[in-house]
Amino acid sequence: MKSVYFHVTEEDTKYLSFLKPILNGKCTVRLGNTPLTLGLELILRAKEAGCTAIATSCETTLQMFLGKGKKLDDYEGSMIERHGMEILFVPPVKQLLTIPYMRHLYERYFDKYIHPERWLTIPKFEWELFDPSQVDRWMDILSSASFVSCDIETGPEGDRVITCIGFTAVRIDAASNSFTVATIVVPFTDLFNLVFVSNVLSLPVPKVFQNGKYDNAYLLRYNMPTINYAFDTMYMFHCWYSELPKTLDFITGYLLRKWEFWKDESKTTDLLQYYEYNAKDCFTTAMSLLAIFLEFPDYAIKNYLMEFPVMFPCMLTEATGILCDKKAMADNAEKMELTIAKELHELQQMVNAPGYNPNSPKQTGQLFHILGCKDIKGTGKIPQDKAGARHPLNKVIMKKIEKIRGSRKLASSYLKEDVLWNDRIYYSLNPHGTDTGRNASKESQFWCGLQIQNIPRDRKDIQVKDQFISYSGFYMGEADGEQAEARDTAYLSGDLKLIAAVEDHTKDFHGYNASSFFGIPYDRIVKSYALANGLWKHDVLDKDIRDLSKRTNHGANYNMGPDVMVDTMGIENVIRARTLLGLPQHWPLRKVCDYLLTKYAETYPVVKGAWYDKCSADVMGTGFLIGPTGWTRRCFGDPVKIKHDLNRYVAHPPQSLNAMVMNQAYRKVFHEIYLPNPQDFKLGPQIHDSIVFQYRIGRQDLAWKVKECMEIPTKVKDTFGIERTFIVPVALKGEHTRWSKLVDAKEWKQAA
DNA sequence: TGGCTCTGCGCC
DNA sequence: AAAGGGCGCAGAGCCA
Repeated sequence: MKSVYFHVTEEDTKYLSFLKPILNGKCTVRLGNTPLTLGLELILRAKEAGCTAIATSCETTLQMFLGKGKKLDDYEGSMIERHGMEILFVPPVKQLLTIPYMRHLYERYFDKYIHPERWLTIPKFEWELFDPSQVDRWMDILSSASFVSCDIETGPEGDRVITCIGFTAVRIDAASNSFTVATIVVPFTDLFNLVFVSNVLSLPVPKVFQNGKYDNAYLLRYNMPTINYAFDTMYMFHCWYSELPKTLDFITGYLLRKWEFWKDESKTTDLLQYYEYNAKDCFTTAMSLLAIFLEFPDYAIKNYLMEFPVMFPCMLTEATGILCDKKAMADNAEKMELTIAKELHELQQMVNAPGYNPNSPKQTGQLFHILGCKDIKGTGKIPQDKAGARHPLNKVIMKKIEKIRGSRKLASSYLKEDVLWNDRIYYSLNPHGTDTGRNASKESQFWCGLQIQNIPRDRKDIQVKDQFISYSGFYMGEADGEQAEARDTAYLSGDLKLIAAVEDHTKDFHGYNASSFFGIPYDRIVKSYALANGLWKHDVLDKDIRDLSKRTNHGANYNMGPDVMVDTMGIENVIRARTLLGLPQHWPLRKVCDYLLTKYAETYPVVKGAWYDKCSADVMGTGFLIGPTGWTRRCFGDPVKIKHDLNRYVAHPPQSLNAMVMNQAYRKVFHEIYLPNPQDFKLGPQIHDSIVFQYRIGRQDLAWKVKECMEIPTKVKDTFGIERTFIVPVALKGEHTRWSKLVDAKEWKQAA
């Protein structure tokens, strides 16, 4: 059995009991935690203790070998060799307690010593700088490779240029069960070089990138599309372990036995080192892909076939962006500036502090203190609600703070002209962004634009979506799945009452809920009547109680506790609910919310009963949650012991199922509408339940087709094994040039 | 000055 | 003691 000297920190010693179940019987561990002065000391101690390998979770020790400023969390999983001894860097032992997947990582990292033979043996890292006289030799190497990994480096932010690209050619020889590797870096300094790069990318050889949507966005600017971009290590790793990090350095530490963190080398000013850094990125991407091939489980392949193709419509829509009405933006900005100036002045006078900044948590905390609310922690919306409830004067102040913060948030996040490029708002959409398979969004890779999934929805005083307009000759459209997650929850759980509620077209879902939860006749909450065309219209009579049931439904769905519900509803709303429902006036607010949640549980008993139990049992029993589409999440958390883990695992199935169906829809819209009609259709972002798009004026048919593409029949087996097929209905809007002004399709005039 | 963490808050 | 899911970004404040 391998004998490992494990050097830990003083802090780590408190958590050593967590190590035992992980390493017992697999390797002999000799522990040490006395401080060192020299790296060599560690080697000697290890040898004295009869160990043949070293592991350490100590950052100071790391720095002793690799220099000041080096960070342990960068080097986790890295292995170096000194004086003939291997040294492995592992995360702080405490994280076995605080990070759900850490046990898995510890097992993985120590396996580098326990079963070294199981790990991919990688060749020595070598690379060449592009030399025009070697073009033919390199074209031979690259074109005969089994796959080529590619990675670009980009210049300073605003330039939006590529500085160089690296290629690693891997040729697998199945007969001898071996492979050869060759890496080249091509600087983007000469047209000749660019032609070579373009030729390489045009080769039919499969390409692999690490998050290649970024690289390809830049390559497309140079008119260098990649042919056969088939693999992506970031997507593959996400499909394998959606809960784990997926940066290249992490993946490398996870997959390659002996490799040293190199990501800090990108900051070099030495050009040759810079190219070498690029070469390392390529080399590690290629080696990581090989390592993934060795272990990639069937479920991950299945996930990859669902997830990776979504990258292509995302790449298209990222390059399209949305046109911005600069005047509308400037008007909105001015409106906010005026509000801020006025409110800030009044607030500062009110609290008699001319320099007071309500956005400062520190200063606002001091204000809370002065107002006699020193027991309230935080200064956000919920703490403000609490402080405001204590005194009418507090409330006036809190309202002002809230208003200023809200206006500033809008102004600073969404109303700045400098996010524009080509008068457009660009964004990026990342299919590998979340644990559930939903897309995440952030600003464009071209250092501009916005996160597109959190644009404020229109309010009475301001409409940010006024700024988003269609291209000349086009209308905007948006198609939105209706109560998608509620439907998914209904069919996944198999709660018959919930299924009936979401499927009853003759009633408004939240109105129906309000009636069931609170025992109020439905027709006192919503008036529903049939239209001539067989559709139903629902006029809300009692908005308050309907909103209440919306909150209850939403909170209860995610396993919210009564205290948090008081916070999110707000004190006033809970008091109103107490009155509205005729509950005893002496009931504390917590009890009111408890009552609301109980009503949900009584109305839909399967959801919080058998369904939650099944989610939990699946995770405990198999470590997997498998959705109806086959999408599989490897789960490292413990839903029995840790409530947060239970919450995320019961939230996963509906959120994930919805994401999967929406991703299928996005792909369908791309293939069936955009590709045949590129002149008449523009693909916009997918925003969780909805798809935004533009269609040429007069092509209403294309807008209707989006709705069709999204209404995908989904077959679901419920908690009890009963199978049903259902469709999430899609509401269509369009026929306007402004995102804020889209018209419900039910009100469209028929196209001529 | 730049880099980092924390707090707060926008959306579904 | 208390425990709502999933994201990303701006500003404040602190440190080097």
